Amino acid sequence: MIQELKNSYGHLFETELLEEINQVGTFKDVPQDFTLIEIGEYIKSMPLLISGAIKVLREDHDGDELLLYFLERGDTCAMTLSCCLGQTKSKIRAVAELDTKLVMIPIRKMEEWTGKYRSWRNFVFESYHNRIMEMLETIDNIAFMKMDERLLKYLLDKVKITQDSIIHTTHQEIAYELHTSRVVISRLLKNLEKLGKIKLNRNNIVLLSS
Amino acid sequence: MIQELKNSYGHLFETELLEEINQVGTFKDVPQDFTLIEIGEYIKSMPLLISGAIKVLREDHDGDELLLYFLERGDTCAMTLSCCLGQTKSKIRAVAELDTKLVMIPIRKMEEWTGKYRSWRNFVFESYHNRIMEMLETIDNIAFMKMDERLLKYLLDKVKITQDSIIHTTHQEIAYELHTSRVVISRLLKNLEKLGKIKLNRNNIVLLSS
DNA sequence: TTCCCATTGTAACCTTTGTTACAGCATAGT
DNA sequence: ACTATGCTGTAACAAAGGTTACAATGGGAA
Repeated sequence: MIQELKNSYGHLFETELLEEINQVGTFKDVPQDFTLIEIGEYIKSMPLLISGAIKVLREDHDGDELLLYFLERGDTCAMTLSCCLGQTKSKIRAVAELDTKLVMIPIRKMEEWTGKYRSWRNFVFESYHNRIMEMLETIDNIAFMKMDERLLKYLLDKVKITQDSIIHTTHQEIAYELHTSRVVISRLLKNLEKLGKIKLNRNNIVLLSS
Repeated sequence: MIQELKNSYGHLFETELLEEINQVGTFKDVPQDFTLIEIGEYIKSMPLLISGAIKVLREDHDGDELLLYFLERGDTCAMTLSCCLGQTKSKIRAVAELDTKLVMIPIRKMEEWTGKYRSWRNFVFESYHNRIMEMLETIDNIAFMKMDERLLKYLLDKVKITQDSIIHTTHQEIAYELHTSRVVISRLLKNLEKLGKIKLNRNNIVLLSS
């Protein structure tokens, strides 16, 4: 039994299920910025996150992106789940935000376990619940907040996910994920700096705790 | 056995489950504009739609609204499901868009059936799937589309749901649901009329098929 | 060192959306 | 018929966000 699996999922699943996961699952290490799932791909297995973080992105018809949410340890991709069951193509892109460890579970097993293990069922329901709540929050952000507020929230989220108050990214990168233009981001970041909330450097932004 | 139940769910559930639903469910008729679920309420039962339509709305801290999606025959409210399992307060408002018939299922039964009936489990998963797809579409609308496109889509959706090419509503009403102001809606509607897509009247808008 | 290129800063301008104000009109109730 | 009220149309203006253009800078590659 891989210890990390136990650490992340031991409190959720009974030993028998953990053993099964250990046996049928494929353990994977993916580096930062690795694309795990691409839009339009068929999905043949479902990921359980052990460590690291994954960002989930939506794309419009022009190829412009929008960050939906992050997944962390103990999470799974409900969108994938959903696509597996429906046998449809992925509607999202999933990219490693950090170096990430995960176990891939074949679809077949997933369905089997749904009937067999109560804890698995609960996990799946809880995952759906969490993802729906995240999507509601995303909708709140884009529908109710202005770009400067969204930007600040984005920076706070990044710091939380990476556990690092220095955000290693470019203005262009941020613009993609918030679905706006680089100039707008530069303008708003400059304002945030004037307000003393951040310090701007080349290729990184420092979030000031004040 | 209530015939309408069989019509709407007969192809999904086995006879035994239908019988159970028929016995423990409470059948309800609600008139148009009736509020079924209010934000912050605890939820004690789960609705299955038999006929009519329900609109699901999100609200921000200022009380401003945003339409998320519609539910129709054969749908259930995944948000409710989610709240039931998590024992949390409702994050959304549900309002009858038309006169609507539904069956209310007690939470207790819901959980029992999840273990007992495969068809119920599949229904629940499918409902989550559908709702996630609807929310993705909502995100696309607000993130990627301009207000005039969103407005046109809104009108098309209304016509589809109500099966009536005359939309009985006011500009103010539309403004609430799209989270903008009445003046903006009046302006954009006037443009759509100039483009020959609609005909504006007092208290109603006619969608022209052309 | 020198050059190149990605990144950032900034100005000027445009479009879209939001706000305020007010007039005209239809309809229901008196 | 008269009035109050809600609905719609429109103008004028403000604010937010998007676009284009270009300069400055820093760091890596040759």
